Amino acid sequence: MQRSKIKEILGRESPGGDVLVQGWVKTRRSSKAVSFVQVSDGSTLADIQVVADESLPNFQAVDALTTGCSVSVIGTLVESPGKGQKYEIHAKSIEVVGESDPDTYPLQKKRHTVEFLRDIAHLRPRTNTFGAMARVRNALAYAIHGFFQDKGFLFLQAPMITTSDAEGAGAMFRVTTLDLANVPMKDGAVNAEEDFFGKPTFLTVSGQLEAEIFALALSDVYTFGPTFRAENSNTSRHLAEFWMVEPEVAFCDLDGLADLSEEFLKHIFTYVLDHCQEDMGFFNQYFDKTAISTLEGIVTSDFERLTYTEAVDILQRSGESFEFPVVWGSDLQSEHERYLAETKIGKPIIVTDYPKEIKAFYMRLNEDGKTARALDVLVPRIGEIIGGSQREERRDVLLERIRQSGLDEKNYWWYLDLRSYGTVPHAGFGLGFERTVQFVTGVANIRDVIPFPRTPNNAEF
RNA sequence: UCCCGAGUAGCUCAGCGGUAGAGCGGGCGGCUGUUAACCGCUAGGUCCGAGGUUCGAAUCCUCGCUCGGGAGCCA
Repeated sequence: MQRSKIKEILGRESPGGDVLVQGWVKTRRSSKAVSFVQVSDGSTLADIQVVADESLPNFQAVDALTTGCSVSVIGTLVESPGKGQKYEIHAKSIEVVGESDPDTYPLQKKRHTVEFLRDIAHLRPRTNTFGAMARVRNALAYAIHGFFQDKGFLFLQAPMITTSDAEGAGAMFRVTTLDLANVPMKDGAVNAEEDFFGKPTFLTVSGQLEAEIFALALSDVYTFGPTFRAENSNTSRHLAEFWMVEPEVAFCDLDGLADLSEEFLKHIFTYVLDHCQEDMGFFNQYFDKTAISTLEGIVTSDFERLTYTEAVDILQRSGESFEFPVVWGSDLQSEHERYLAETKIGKPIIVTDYPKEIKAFYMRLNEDGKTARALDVLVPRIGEIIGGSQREERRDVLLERIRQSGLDEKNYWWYLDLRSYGTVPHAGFGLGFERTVQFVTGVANIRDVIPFPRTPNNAEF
């Protein structure tokens, strides 16, 4: 007999017939002659109620089932006379596949804090919260691929090991096979020539530069993969290992990129609203009462667009007393971004054209000579969810910016080559995948929207 | 890394200088087509760790560790 998923069973038009369900016991309620076993298989948030009575040869064992046991159930799908569920399974046989000692099994049939569950990350996928998170995360990933595939973008697998030692994105993890107890030295420094790649290598902080290479040949590409930052960041929005989506578009300027980012976010939010109603209802009830209404508001309204200069002006005229002063030339602080996205505008904002001094060397210089064609998409509660820019396609300007930034132009020879041979205006952005899952679900801590979070001092599991 | 706050039963917390508590969960028993079922009984603690103050410390002080909130770095 073939296994049926609970999601499929609960979605049936009518009851009837025998089914095989395999999964894990959420809870059991018993009386003398009958036992109600709630079984979950992760296909959907809902459990299915299995009704077992004394006619089962192993009723005693079934009556002793506890949270976490795994079972294989064959029975008849019938309409449930009780409240709370449409169908239930009248069991003909229940095989106890795996036991679960209730004295030591940490999950209980009650709500646990996300902090406690983080310590048992091998078991937390069995909770409603992490099941829902995994399904929403999966749907978002699918929607991201779908959006770009439908537009003819090419999915590019950027390398995770890189030799570009910096591009301003932050501290990097070193990759080495050298014996750390006996590091080869040369002239007082580590001799990287003896290392695996013959030079210092790191985990990537961005696939952008590689994506640019392919965009300048295949027009529209995107990467979607793990990204690493060795910053000692301890916040609810930072991970040392996270997933990033980076489209790169040839023959595209900043306005085109802003349009793309808005269309992109609306598409993936719409997809989740349409395909994850049950899970989103759960998050809306237990994590953020405005999760669904926020997404619905976003997909039906236009994003606000401001230049950095306009944003500074609005902040200065706001009459708010900020901890940090608002001065043209310094970056917007978290409190400023939140005021704009949460209080003043109340929806996503695309801020463009930042002072060049606070942005990376590769961002295209504006005609005013003071600002760069950069873009941040700010959303309520999370802040920056997308950061991007039009790239500097003029070789001489780019070279000057590399030198001004104190970088060694020799390391960027191929990046400069792209501007020597058939250069075109192009633009791209990076979307923090986990921040997107956070924003969509309303889950407050980024450690709870990734299966196994890596943060300073934590790489368990 | 910086600034706050918190670590007490398996979980969530109360107790804040004088014999360590509750709810939930667990075990045992009862009861009912049950719904976080319900009722009774019961077991369960290096009060985060190390020093110190005191006749006496879960409680006050110092340091450390872990977690949470905020900030910086950013996605």
